[in-house]
Amino acid sequence: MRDNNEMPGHLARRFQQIAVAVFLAEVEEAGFDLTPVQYAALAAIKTNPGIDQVTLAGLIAYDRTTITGVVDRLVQKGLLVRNPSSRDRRARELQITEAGKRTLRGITPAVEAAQRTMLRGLTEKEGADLMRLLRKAIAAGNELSRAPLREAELR
Amino acid sequence: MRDNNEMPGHLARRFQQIAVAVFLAEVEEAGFDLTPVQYAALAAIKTNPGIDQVTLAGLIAYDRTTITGVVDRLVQKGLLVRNPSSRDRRARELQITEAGKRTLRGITPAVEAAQRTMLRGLTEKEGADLMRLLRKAIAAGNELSRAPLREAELR
DNA sequence: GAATATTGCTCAGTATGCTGATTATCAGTA
DNA sequence: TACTGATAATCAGCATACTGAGCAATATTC
Repeated sequence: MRDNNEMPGHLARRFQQIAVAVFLAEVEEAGFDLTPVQYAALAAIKTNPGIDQVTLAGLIAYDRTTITGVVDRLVQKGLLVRNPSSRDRRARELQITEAGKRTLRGITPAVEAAQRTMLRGLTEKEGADLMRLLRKAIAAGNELSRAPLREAELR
Repeated sequence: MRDNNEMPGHLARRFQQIAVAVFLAEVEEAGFDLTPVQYAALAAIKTNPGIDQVTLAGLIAYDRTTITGVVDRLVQKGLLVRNPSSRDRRARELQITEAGKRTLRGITPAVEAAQRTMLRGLTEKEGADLMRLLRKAIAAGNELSRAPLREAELR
């Protein structure tokens, strides 16, 4: 049997595990209570006001059934509002609130610090290489997961 | 705000997401029903018969509270047995069953295929580079997660 | 325009992964 | 030996992720 350290799947799990722990630690230290997933959703909604949940899920590669709970919790925290769409009564339009914008602004330095901490064992060039290789592997495997990344479409 | 593609945390999540999907697809196609986490636990127990749950968790970097459920499900499937330790009545000794060994043998080609599929967008050298950089980043961040990798100790 | 297919969202169920607490046991020491 | 601290396992609770199903609404096709 191959050693775990030779298994990309194992390494993927470990790196993600560390990345989440680092994110949560930096964010908590900055006085915020937001998960990586919640942060990505909030940032995407700020950039795309009025986006519906399916499009949001595609933008950040979340499963459509996961996004429901994530949005629930962001609404619960008062960082988002979720309103029925006027154009399509099936859809919900997501808008960031003022509190959401304040949270995003305040949390950004901690998020940036977390990204650096995740790569702290690597040189600048190694970090860039790692990201480049991850992007390439992800692009090739995008369609293999149930929640592939999707470009936003104009409506 | 930095683009998601420049965030190691986002890339880590995406790569892990694809890795799990690929693993499950290859394993199901081979006629087995085992998650990546269950596979790693089963393989580690085969290599270390009689291991206790905390040591197992350290070997594969699982949280101690997660391992309980994973072992539960492997026992449920008849691939493991969990017996009280004679040396330490707090601990449980884990042993792989014959069915567990058969499953491991049968599933190995699918697991190997999955590892290749995860890297299918990369050249041989790029895949090796990616694994090397992940190992280095993980080594530097090992202690940052609640479930760091731990060497097994002789008892 | 009616039948059909598709889409947006939600839900129930399952599996990680974590925080923090509890229980039983063990190990070291006063 | 009694006390203290540490340890193995489990539990309750919460947050991703996924499968598969269902409902309501929209889009397509005949």
